[in-house]
Amino acid sequence: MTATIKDVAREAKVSVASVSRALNGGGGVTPVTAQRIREAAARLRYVPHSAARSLITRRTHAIGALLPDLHGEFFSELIRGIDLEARSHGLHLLVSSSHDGEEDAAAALRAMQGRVDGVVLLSSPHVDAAFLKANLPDGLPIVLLNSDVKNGADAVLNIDNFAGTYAMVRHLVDIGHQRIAFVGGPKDNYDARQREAGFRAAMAKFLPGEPVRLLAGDFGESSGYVAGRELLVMKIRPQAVFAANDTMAVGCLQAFKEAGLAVPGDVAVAGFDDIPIARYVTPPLSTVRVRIAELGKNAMELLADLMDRPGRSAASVHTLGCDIVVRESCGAHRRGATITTTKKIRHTSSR
Amino acid sequence: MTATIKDVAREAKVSVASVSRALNGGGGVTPVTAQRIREAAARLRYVPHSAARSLITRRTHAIGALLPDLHGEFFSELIRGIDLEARSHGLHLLVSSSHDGEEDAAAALRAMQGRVDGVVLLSSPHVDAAFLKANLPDGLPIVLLNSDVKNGADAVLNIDNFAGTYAMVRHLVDIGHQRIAFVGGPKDNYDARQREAGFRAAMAKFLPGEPVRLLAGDFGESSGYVAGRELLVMKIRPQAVFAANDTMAVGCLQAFKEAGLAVPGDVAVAGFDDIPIARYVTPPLSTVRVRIAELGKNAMELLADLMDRPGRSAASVHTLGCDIVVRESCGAHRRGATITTTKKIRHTSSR
DNA sequence: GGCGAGAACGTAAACGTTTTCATGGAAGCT
DNA sequence: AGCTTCCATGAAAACGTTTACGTTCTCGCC
Repeated sequence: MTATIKDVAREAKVSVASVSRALNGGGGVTPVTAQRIREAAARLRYVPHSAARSLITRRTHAIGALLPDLHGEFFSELIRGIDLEARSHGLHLLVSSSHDGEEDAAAALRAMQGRVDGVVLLSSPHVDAAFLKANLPDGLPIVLLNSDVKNGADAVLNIDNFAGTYAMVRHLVDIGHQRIAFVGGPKDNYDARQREAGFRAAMAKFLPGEPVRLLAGDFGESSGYVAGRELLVMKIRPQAVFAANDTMAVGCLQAFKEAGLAVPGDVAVAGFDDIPIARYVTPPLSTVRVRIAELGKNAMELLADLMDRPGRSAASVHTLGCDIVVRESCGAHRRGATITTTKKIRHTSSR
Repeated sequence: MTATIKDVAREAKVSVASVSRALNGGGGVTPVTAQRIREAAARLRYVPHSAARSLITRRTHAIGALLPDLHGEFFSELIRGIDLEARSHGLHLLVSSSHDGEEDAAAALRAMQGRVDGVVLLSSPHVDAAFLKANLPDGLPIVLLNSDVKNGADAVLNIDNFAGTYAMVRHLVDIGHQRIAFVGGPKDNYDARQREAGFRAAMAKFLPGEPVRLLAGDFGESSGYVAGRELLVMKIRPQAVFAANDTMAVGCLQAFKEAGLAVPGDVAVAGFDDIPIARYVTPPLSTVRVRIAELGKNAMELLADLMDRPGRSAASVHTLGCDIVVRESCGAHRRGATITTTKKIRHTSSR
């Protein structure tokens, strides 16, 4: 049906080897014959059979992206970043998303076996060293996103949750807040734990005397709402609430609105993520922005590096900084200011 | 390095042919030997080399999704729908997104040549019959999303923009609005054109005497804002504004808010898409919901059908209905009501 | 003019499957 | 018992590349 390298060879009156050489640019073929071969190939609309090629070269020129059950902006921006960068490397992108169970993710990872030259994996709680060991064909380069460092992976890339939270607390303190409460995320979530750690560290640093006010949350809007209501009944109400993500912050806003509390007049609110909605709620939400597409791009760059390097390269850990986005909900003087906590990707360690 | 079918054959003391038969379940092998082979395979962690397999079977067990430069919810939900359905068919998903130019999309389509068994293509303005003819390896099944019908593609699946707009206009009329303005989208956008057509048809039907008030827009928020300001200076102000998408409706809201106009008291507003933000603006936006994940799922189902059928199957056109979501911005009596314009996927024509 | 070096090109093996065809043996039937 | 039939199994071809290796050809140099 479709033309093969043999057809091109016949058409150009050379051997298949010369066709391969001419088209892959390896040299060892006269410019004039190379030209003849290229013309023949074009005439026949020849496209190399990628399966045949990967059978012998043992390269698929594809990478896999394995993602948990994500929604919305985060998912799309991450894919966009990865895809763009992958394309610039001439790589295809195999996506497998919406995994929740451990077994589900394991199956997806195994299914990619042999179809990809590398993997970008956004970790869920159950992805740990043991999981990877069991399901990862060894030798397959992998970049872990937002994961605990002690995994045995080749490279790990994290959002700098700690620095982001830290910087936001500093800002809240700067503009005069002292009694600051924090609404945490799921216990098994890596981001959530890091954000809480950042909060604790910042409080200890800037407001050593203050008690650490922690409320439970699960990253869902209703858990933010519940947390908001809890704050309402406290005898001494905090002056500011910092939610571990925007969704919960929106829930808080809702609770305060219902109770007739003015934001930021009566209580300030801040979130984390800068989801699109953050700009549109009333008042607009101050938050910590994560440059997600850049995260994806960086992950892909790391993976490309790993794939180029022949042997097992050294494991490395990288961090991508966040931006503080000051809108109205935190009661700042300046409006629309953006403060970058870390300018570029930071190379934390490499051994 | 990794085990091949030969290793398994040696381990199980049979020929490679028997291994292939046993593992692919084709029959022609005794239960007891099959068991022995399966055990040997498991022991060696054998995974078939997919390139070698596709070389001979001429099937890749992958499908491609080709998407223009999309953002946010639409992108992620669509991929989710396609991915979930693809997985249930045992197919992998190759994603290529963020194309804007025609040449860009053409290159991506050609790059998928031989790597996929079928394609889901969300069309951009430049994707037409000629484009497909030129860049699509013939015989490759393809499902077109949101595309003009006269393409020579195997199957086309559209959002029922027409019915959605029509139903929303009917609702606006039902609750008492008469002077209704419409903010259109880009001229070269298929969805935008269909929505405008639906608006015209509904107006002609329900309010035959009324003039058709059309404002230009480009689906961007600022174009909605501009349209809103235009409305403000009209001598006879419309009672309702129906924007061709939510983003523009949000822009309108902003313009009205600045001008001190009450929504829906002074003017009602409605949008299209039900983007996540729609619930959070003040007042919450009435809109037409598109079930995007379902769109992706249906597209994948159609594609799977096409791939199963051996010969060129008949071209067909399908439509997926929308839901009217009544919130506060349109001034309805009921709150939070949802009206489905078309229950299930509708099979419009098949030849 | 003979010789050697190096480049251009061809031959064939190899990659890991699936599948067709041949072969052998067991079982069923008369 | 002899024949046929059927089924499990094995051998080998085929899929379309890349690449190691050999061969030939050209050219420069003595």
